[in-house]
Amino acid sequence: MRFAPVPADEPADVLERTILAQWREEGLFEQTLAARAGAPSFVFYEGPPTANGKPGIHHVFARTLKDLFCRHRAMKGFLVDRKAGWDTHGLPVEIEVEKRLGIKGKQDIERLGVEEFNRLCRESVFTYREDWQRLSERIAFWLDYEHPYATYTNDYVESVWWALSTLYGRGLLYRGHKILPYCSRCGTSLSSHELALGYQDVDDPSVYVALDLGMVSGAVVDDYADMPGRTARRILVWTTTPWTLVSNAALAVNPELTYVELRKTDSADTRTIIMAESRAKAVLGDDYILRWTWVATMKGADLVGATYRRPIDWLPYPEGTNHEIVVGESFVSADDGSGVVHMSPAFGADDYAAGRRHNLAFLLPVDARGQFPADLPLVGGKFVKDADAALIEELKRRGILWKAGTLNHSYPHCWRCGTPLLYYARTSWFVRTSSYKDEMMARNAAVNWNPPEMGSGRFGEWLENNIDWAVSRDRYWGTPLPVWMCDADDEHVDVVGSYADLAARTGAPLPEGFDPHKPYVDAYTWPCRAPRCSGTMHRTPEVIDAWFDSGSMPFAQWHYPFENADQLASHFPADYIAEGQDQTRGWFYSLLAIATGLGEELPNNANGTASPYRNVVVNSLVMDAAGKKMSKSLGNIVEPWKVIADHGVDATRLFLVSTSKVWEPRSFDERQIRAGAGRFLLTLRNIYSGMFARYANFGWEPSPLDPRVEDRPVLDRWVLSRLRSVELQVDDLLLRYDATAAVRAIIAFVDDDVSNWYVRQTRGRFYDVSSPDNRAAFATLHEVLVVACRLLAPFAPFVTDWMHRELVGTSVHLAPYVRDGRAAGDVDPALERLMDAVRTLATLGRGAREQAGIPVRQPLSRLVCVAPRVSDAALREMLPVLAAELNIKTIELATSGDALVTLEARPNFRALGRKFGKKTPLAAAAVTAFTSDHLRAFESGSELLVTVDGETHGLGPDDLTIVRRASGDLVVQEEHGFFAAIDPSITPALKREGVARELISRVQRMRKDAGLAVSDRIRAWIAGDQEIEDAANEYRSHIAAEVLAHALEIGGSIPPDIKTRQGVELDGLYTELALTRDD
RNA sequence: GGGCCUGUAGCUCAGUUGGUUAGAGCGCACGCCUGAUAAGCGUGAGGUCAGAGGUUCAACUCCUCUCAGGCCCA
Repeated sequence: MRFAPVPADEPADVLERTILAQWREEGLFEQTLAARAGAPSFVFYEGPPTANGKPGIHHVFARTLKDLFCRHRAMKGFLVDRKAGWDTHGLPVEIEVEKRLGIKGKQDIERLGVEEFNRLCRESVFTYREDWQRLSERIAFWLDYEHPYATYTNDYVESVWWALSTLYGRGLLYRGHKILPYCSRCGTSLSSHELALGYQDVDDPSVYVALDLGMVSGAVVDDYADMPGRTARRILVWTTTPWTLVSNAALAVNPELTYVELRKTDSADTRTIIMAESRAKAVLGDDYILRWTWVATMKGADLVGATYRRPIDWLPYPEGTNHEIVVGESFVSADDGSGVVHMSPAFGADDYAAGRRHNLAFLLPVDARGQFPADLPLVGGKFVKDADAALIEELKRRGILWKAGTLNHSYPHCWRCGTPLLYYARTSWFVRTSSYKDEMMARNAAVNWNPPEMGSGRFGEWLENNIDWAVSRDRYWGTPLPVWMCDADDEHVDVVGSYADLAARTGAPLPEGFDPHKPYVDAYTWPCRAPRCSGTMHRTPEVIDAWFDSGSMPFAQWHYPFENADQLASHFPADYIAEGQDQTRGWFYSLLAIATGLGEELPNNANGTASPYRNVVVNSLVMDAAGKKMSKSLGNIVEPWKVIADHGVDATRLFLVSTSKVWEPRSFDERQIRAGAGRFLLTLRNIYSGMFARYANFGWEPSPLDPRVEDRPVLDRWVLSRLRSVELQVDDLLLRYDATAAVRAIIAFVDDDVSNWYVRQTRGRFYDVSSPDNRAAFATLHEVLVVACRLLAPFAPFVTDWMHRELVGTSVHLAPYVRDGRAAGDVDPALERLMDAVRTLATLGRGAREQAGIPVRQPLSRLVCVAPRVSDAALREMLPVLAAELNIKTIELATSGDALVTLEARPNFRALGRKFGKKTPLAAAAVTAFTSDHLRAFESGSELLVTVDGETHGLGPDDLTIVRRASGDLVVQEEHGFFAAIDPSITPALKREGVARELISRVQRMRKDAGLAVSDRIRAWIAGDQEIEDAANEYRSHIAAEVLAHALEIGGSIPPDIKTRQGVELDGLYTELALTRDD
């Protein structure tokens, strides 16, 4: 068999596995790379997954997207060598190991020993690697899994060290503070992940204090005469952590909010109080208007710069800092409190950030156990939370307590020991990203984001508000921070940039099997080289954020700068990356922050607008069938292997990409796979197996005998023009990273143009090798299928490869995506428009038949039609196609002169709007009112005038559209200026022809029921009413040919031994049909 | 609380710079075909374009607010 049919009796899963095995055997991926050796590169970066936990269906989606653009570019002729990678460090790995060991928290780890713990982490990293690799291969995500990078390897870590030391050398790595949730009992800060485990509802103090203002809007506030040392205006401040008032440095208001100043009515105390207007009711009571008098209203911005007196003044402020001022901050809300927030930079993230912005005093009067220093009055040596009561008393004593109550709210506690956490400034290492924020934004602006708003909106906003990147982590399993500090003076710092560098510092070569991880690396020390310093350099204990690892992959995957400078030069920056939108602050950021920080230390990176990636496709989540997020607790996780087994990878990939724009969340509904992608693949297979292969196998194969395209029938030329249009359109869409629109265009073409129109109209030409234009039909459909396979290959890589090999003998993945112009021929837009018109007329004609109740089987004599914007001459050539489709003898094109046609005018609002403005509706009404005669005259050149509001305007052809309508006795359907009108009268001759077709149809059905092969010859009998026999006689040879009858007996009696026989009623007439095989 | 996105037929989605009657597939109903047949095809029903204001001669489209959903960040 020249063209094998697609095996139909086995699930897609089986066929796909067979193809996979073949790919593996042939080394097809390697072949595709070898075929592009020396070609220009298309650089793809694999965002390394953490091989910790099994891949889910959303990974199938993300990996399909990664793969399909790489596949497309490879077929386009680029060299797309893509390295697999694994993210192997970080908290997720540690937690996985903790779980397995049944331990939790840093104390348990220290007890077990860091050496053992990290050994287990290293082992655990690849627990799921096999799962990932197997699934990735199964879904045809082509990557170089033979030479992957892994972030824990010595080479990788050394490159990351190089990056960190380079940043240090550029003054971009520094030690500072970071506010972290901290457990004072366990002596450790917690990750956000741990934080989420320990929220509890508790009662906390809710305290308002009224603080004296010293200066507002540059004017000194009057003293309050009745109370010495106090002023006449106060500002109301709220806090739930009174213990932080000890370290108060500033107040914050929201510049956008409205604040109100009030004085108590009928009170001896004439001092005023300022708070957010919208909080007055909540703070002062619903009826506060009765008891308080309005004094002034102001914006928060008016308060910025005001000075006040702090509540507790035990601690001196450091020199050169700002304190006791009001600052403006957008994070201040009017949802609770007074709209004025107390700032204590050591004890809150917002406070700390504001502190840095405004150079606020930084007071940290709390030790690692969460206690105040012993020498403080009242609270010395107390755990801070236990000091609240005493502090409230003190506030009262000072006359500044406004109100004290309790608030029940959700507050984080240590998930291990239940101690309330403190937000606490911890020493941390930072990359000074804020110093090159503008450059990051400039580079980001050069990135082609899909969707664009992800870059300008979400990511752009994030960059706009960039703060320094805290890269250190108080953990164990990660790239160790290559920073050594002197134990005598922590200003003496060495940052090591390579292993050779480390060896040089210690003065001895590194041992065989050197491991840069904790705890081994911590053992390396050396004498401090600072002048007159006798200290010893010890490594700072932290490891780094695993995002710094993955953000270093462009160079670290090549062990740059220690080797492979040439590889990096040709693989930086990336042309394309694709990840989920949750990576905005993850990988998208770390890549940009590191590449920008390193600047010209990386190749092709000096230009201030070069981004580490040129094109990004952001994909969204995959929801369950009901649109809910998938989660283990809901039990609605979709298992990818099950989906693949049921539907195959081709259908799954097609479904995921085609169902909605890739950055919009999609619901994963298996019924939709079957109904959409599955059905489409079935149609494609039917065209190939059921039509092309089945009949081509009777003797056609590509040869020089096939007629040239220009000599083929119009349908062939049309479908080839459409093919070329779609080919160019899909390629363009993929070049612009719109996978959804691309795949939809292919699906629409195959379903609608090929299956629904071309194949259906052309069927007769396939059946018989000797029929006219038979070769043209096969050559055309062959070309269509070959190109359709190529266009679909990035989306459905399996079945397209199978078919492509049958069609031309080679893998589709080695084929070019777009044919060269000469081989493909040109698009013929006029022809495509024309066929559109014909198809519209066919629809209308069918509608008219439906309306008249006459089946297509019954021939009719006449159809009159109109198709606007198509030349009559061209349309006339297409009429045979239309006539065949509608089974109508003659088709006429109506002209304006026809009595059958009346003309109507439709206003063109766009044109009229420009001319008439507000009077457009009147002009439109006037246009609609033109009579047929007016319009005929207009068509033959005379002027058309409308008078609106006394003004007369001449109309041009653009101002209106003339529509022809049918009138008279015909059955009419019309739409958008097209109409088709059938003459429903059935003459006796037409009736006989209809009967003949009916007889053919019945006999064919009998053949099928009798189990005859399509090529079997028969002997047939027709005997019944005279009218039927007359019709049969008239069309005897036609009937005989259609049903493959050697002999056709009409009339008389049917021999009784003929088994296959049937009585039939046609419109009240009776006949008996019989047939037998006759070879 | 902030940022971004989404809301169009029972379901999944199109809808170009505002401009004639808002489209498609699936599903449904009815029918055709019986040489793609555990296939192929047609016709039809079904929509106050989430809601409320506004701009405009004209709004699914632009603006504001509200509601609902998603993601990220607080």
